Amino acid sequence: MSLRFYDTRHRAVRDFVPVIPGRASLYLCGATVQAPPHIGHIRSGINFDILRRWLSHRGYEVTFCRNVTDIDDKIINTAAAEGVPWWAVSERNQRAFTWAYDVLGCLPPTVEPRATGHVPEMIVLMRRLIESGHAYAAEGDVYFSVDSFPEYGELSNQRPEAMRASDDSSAPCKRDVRDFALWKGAKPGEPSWETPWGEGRPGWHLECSAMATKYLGAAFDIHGGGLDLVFPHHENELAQSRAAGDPFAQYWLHNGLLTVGGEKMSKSVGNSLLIPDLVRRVRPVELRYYLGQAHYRSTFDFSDEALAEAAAAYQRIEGFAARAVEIVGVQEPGEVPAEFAAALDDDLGVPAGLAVVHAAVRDGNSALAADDKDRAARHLAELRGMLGVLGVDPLAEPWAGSGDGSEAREVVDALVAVVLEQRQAARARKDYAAADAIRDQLASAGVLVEDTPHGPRWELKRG
RNA sequence: GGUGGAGUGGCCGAGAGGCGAGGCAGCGGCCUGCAAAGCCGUCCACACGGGUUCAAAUCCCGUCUCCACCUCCA
Repeated sequence: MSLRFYDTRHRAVRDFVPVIPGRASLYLCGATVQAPPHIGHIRSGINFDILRRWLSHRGYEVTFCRNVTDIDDKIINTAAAEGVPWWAVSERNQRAFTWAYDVLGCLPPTVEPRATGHVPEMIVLMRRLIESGHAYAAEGDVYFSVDSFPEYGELSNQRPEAMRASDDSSAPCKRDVRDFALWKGAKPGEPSWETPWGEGRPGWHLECSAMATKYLGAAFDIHGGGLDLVFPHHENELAQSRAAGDPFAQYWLHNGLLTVGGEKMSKSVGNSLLIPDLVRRVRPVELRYYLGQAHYRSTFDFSDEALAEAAAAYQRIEGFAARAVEIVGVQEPGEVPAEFAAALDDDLGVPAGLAVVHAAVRDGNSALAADDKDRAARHLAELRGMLGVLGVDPLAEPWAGSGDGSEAREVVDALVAVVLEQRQAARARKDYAAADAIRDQLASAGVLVEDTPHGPRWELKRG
């Protein structure tokens, strides 16, 4: 079976046929850097990071463009409240996003364009739209004329006349209440850029059309983002680009939202869970495993209990990898099992893929128990292949060594080895009280001892 | 009002006409001096009411509940 995705515009799963054979271009609506990221943003980042990794794994040369919206009302308001320039607010929050993506192992995008760096491209697009009769300037603003584009609503399956009228009372110069701003004329004291239609700043939607086509071409493959962006943001992007004559995105992929107690996590609702708080409770790789384990299109409800369960599940995977390395040595990532590939090909079926991961762990553990080194090594290699696609391979960057970390481990290993020799001696003379006392003392120092057919092994206690 | 989505075992979460996803927790067993880890088994669920079918968690009709978007949002 071929690679296929659920496309929001067609409301169906469609085979993936790239615009340019062998290449895949991916545009993701990234952050509006008005505040630090919460785990909903990062879930989206992880979902599309897995998509990007899978496309690469499938042999596509991936160009991944993830934008940063660095100017909007909230950024301006925050800056005013703090008495700092608008760009200080967006820089600060962009750093927080970058840190969060990094700490959770999301590969950096090929390019990460910022809205305010692309005003010339936006001017060109607006001129094309005005000249073709799809947009008009009015009192310093520039609006897209929804009426001029019959397909408006095709992405979100809405009929414009059935939609609730927005109470955009601040724009009396609009010809139609549904028209949306491509460009907002500057109000006194606001940051602004020069255009043929006056000083102002970008409307939210325009930048994505301008940047996507600049970096990926007039026609590109995949446009992604959260489900809450379908309307109006993506609808408007699609309308303005296609009205201007660009084919634009061929596939629209939207991730489900992350909820807390059944409610959408949102900056405006104020129920945001922030990355720094969570990575104090679990390791980043465990948080990534948790956020990445559900299907990307599912609504996903956060809970501390589920997070702890996911961490336990990941530790089981990690435990096999660690024990296997001790017996058969590090194996390079190998071919992924066919069932895993079939699962990922089918609209990025990560949950089904994880079932294959766990099967490899289970059979790998059996192989270790049976001292079947070849089989164990094979399972370790295929496991690493799968975990690499998911971005949670404990033996690969950035996670390698994150568990017991650093050169101090060698020192501890030598010290523990001395103590374990004494314990083995006690066991040999059947002085189990002494042996258990040693084990208890090591445990209280944070060293957990396990006896295996190959002798005792140890690891650091977590948490 | 319009447009989508969801309700699955103790918990988390897939699937989408037959063949018990997977994980976590629990229980029983094996292994172990004991433990830990691991393995095996067990726990046979699909909101409710009808219908179609040899067969429905899956399709159809109806009902209830919840969520999202239509306003800034990943």
